[in-house]
Amino acid sequence: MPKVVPEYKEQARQRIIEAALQVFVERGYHNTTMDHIAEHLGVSKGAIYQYFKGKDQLFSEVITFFIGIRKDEVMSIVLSNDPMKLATAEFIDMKIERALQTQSFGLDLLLEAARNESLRMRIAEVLQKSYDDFLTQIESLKERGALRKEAEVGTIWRGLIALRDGLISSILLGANVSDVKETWVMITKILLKEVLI
Amino acid sequence: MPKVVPEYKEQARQRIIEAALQVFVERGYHNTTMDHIAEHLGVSKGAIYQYFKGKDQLFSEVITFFIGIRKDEVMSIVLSNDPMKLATAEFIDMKIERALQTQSFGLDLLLEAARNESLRMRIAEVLQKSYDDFLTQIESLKERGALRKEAEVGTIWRGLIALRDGLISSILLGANVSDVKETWVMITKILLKEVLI
Amino acid sequence: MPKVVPEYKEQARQRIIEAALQVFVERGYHNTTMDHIAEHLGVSKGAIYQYFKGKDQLFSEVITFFIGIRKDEVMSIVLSNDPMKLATAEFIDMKIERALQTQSFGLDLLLEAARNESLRMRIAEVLQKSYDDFLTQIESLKERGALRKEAEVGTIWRGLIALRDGLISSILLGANVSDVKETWVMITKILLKEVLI
Amino acid sequence: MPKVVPEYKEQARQRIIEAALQVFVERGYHNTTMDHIAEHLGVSKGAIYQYFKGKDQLFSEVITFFIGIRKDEVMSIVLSNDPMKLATAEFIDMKIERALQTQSFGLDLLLEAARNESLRMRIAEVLQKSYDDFLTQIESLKERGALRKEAEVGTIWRGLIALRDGLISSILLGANVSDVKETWVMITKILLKEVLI
DNA sequence: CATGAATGAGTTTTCATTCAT
DNA sequence: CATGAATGAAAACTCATTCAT
Repeated sequence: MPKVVPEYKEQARQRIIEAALQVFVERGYHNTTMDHIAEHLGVSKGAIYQYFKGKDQLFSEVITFFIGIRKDEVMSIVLSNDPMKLATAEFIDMKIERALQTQSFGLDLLLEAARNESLRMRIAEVLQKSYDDFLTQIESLKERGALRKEAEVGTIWRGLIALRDGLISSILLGANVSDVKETWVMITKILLKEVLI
Repeated sequence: MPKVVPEYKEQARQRIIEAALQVFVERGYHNTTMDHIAEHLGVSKGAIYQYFKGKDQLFSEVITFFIGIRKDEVMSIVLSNDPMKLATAEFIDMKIERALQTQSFGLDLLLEAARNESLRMRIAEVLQKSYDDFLTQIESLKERGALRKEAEVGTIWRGLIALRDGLISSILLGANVSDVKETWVMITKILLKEVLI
Repeated sequence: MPKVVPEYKEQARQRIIEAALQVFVERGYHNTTMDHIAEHLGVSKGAIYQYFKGKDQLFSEVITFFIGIRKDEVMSIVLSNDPMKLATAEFIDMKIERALQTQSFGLDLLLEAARNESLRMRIAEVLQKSYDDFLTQIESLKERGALRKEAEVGTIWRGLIALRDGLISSILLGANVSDVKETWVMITKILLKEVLI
Repeated sequence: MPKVVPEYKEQARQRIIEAALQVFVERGYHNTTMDHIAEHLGVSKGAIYQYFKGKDQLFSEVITFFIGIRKDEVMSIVLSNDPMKLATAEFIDMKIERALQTQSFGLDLLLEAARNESLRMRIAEVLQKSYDDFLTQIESLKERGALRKEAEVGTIWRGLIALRDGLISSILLGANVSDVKETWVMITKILLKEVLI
C-alpha cells in the first residue's frame, strides 16, 4: 500500500508493533522469528526491516508500547475515589484478563528487564506513576480523615503491587482463577481495613 | 574397559545438571549454548549427549532439580513452630538471597511452565506439598486455640506465596531490597495478626 | 503531462551518472547501494530504473564516463610542446589530485576490468589515444633533431604510464605525497635525458 | 577428521586461509560467498566458523598470509649481490607470474587498504622491509665504490617499486606481457646506469 | 514519469546434534 | 566412554528490483 502520506510510515510501524506483540505473546520472544511476524502481518520479512533495524529494536519498541498500555491502565484503575474498590473481584478480574491476553509476554519483559538497566528504568517510571496516583488518592483520604495517620503508605502500596503480580504469576502456573480472586479480595480487605478508619 | 558402575552414571548426570543450572542461571536458557555448559563443566559437548538426549531434556531435568531444591526449602521454613517467624526480615532475606543467586532462572521456568502442562503439574505438586506443611502447622495452632476458627487458611497461604513471589520479581525490576523486606514484614504481620488470636 | 524532450532524458541520465560516480568514489562499488545513489541525487530509487536497467548497467556507464574524463585529461597534458614539462611536480600533482578525488574508484575499475574483456578494450582505446598523442609529439621532436634516433619511444611511454600508476597506487597505500612527487620528477628527468639530446 | 593433535587446529586454519585465498583470487572478495569457500574446501560452511569469527576476519587473515608471502619474495629477490640482475626479464617475470596467479586479489587488498589504516600499516611494514634490504645492498655497493655518492637511493627505490606495480597493473588491463618485460628491462637499465659507476 | 513500499532471493551467522577417531 | 570437528537446518539481515499509486 504505497502512500506518500507522511503519517503512513508511523501507522505502518504501529501496525508492525501490534502484530509483533501478538506473536511474541503467543510464542514468546525467543520462539518468534521475523518470518512469523511477517506472516502474521501478511507481508514479507524485508518490509519489517524498513521500519526497524532488527529484531532487538522491534522487541524494544514492542515493550515500550506494552508498558505504555500498562501505564494507562494503572491510571484508570487507581483513579477511583473509593479505595475499597481495590478490594473487589472486578479489579483483579481486569488484571487477570489482561494477563491471560498477554500470557507470558510479561515474563519475557521481566527476563529482559533483569539484564537491561534502561528497561528497568522505564518500568520504574511506570511504577512511579502508579505510586503517584495512589498517593494522590491517599492524600485526599487523609484530608477527609479516613486514614490512620501512622499508616505506611508506600509499604502498603508495594505490598498491593507485589500481591497483584504474584497472584497473576500463579495463574500462569495453573492456579485456580476463582481462588486467586478470592485471595485478592480477602487480603486487600484486611490490608485496607488496617489503614482506613 | 571400566565397568559401568550404575552410580557413576547417576553421579555424572547430577554434575551436569548442577553445572547446567549454574549456566542457565547466569545467562538465561536461550542465551546458553551446549558449549557454554560443556566449558563450565570442563568436559566436551559430546559427553553431555551421553547422558541427555538434548538441550530440552537437560533443561527439563534441571528444572526438576531446581524444583526439588525449592521443595526442600519450603518445608524447612514452614516447619518452624512459631508462625510469627514468617513476619521477619530473616525469612524474606533467605528468599531474596536465593532469588539473587538464581537471578532470572525462575522466570525461564515460569516461561516454560506457561506453555508446558506437565511442568505446571510438577510445580503444582511442590505448591501442594508446601500447602500441606502449612496446613499441618495451622492444625496444631488450631488445637492450641491460637487461631480464629473462621480464618480462611488456604486464602491466607495463597496470599503469602503471591506476596513473596511478587516482591521477589520486583527486585529483578530493580526495587530497593530494604523496602522489599520492610514490606514483607509489615504485610505479613498484619495478615497473621488477623488470623492468630 | 510534460513533453518528453529527448535531451531531457539524456540530461537526466548524465546527472545520475555523475552522482553515482561521486558515491562510488566515496564508498566503493560494492558498498554503494541504489539507495545511497538515490539519496545523493535527491530522487527516488525507482527513478534511476527509468534510465538504467540496473546497478550493473549504471556502473558500466559510470565507467565509460570516467574513462572519458581521463581521455580528455591525457590529451590536454601530453599536448604540451615541451616534453620536459612531464618531469615536473606540477604534472604529477595534477594526477595525484585526481587520484585523491576519485580515491579508490580507479581500483574498482581495474577490478572490473580484470574480469571484463570489453571494458579492457575500452581502456586500451584510451591508452592507445594517449600513446598516439605522445607519438605525435615525439615525431615533431625527431624532426627537430631533438631526439636520439635509437630511442624506443613505445617502451619509454609505457614506462612513464606505469610509473605514474604505480606512484598513485602507493599514495592509496599511505605513501608520503612529497616523496612521490620527488620520485616522479627525478625518474622522469633521468628517462627524458636519456632520449632527448 | 577429528583429531586431538594440538597443531591440528592451526593446520586447519591454514588450509582454510589458503583455500579462501584461491577463491578470493578467482572471484574477488565481494563475489565470494562463504559457501564458495566451503565448497572449494569440501566442507560445510559451519566448519569455517569454528576457525574464524566471520568473513571479515577470514579476509583479514588471508591478507596477512598474502602479505607474508610477498615479504618473503621481496627478500629473496633483492638479496642478490649483483644489482644489475634487477634489470632482467627474469626478475619481472617472477613478479608477473605471481600477479597472474593472484589475479585481482592484489586489487582487493589495495581497495581494502584504501579504507583501512591498520592494513596500510602492515603493508608499510613489508615495504619498509623491502627498502631495508635494498639499502643493505646499496651500502655494500657504496663501499665497493660502485655507486655515485650523490645518488638518491630512496627515490630510486620508490621509482622501481612504483614501476613494478604500475607494469603489473597494466597486465591486468590487458597489456602485452613481452612489452611489459621489455619496458622493465630498459627502464631499470637506464636508472641503474645512472646510479652505478 | 516519479515515488517508495514491498518483495524475495541471496548471504552471513548460529548452534544443537552427530559421529569418526 | 570421551572427544571435538563437522554438519546442516534455521535464523537474522541486506538490497537490487518491481509495481501499484
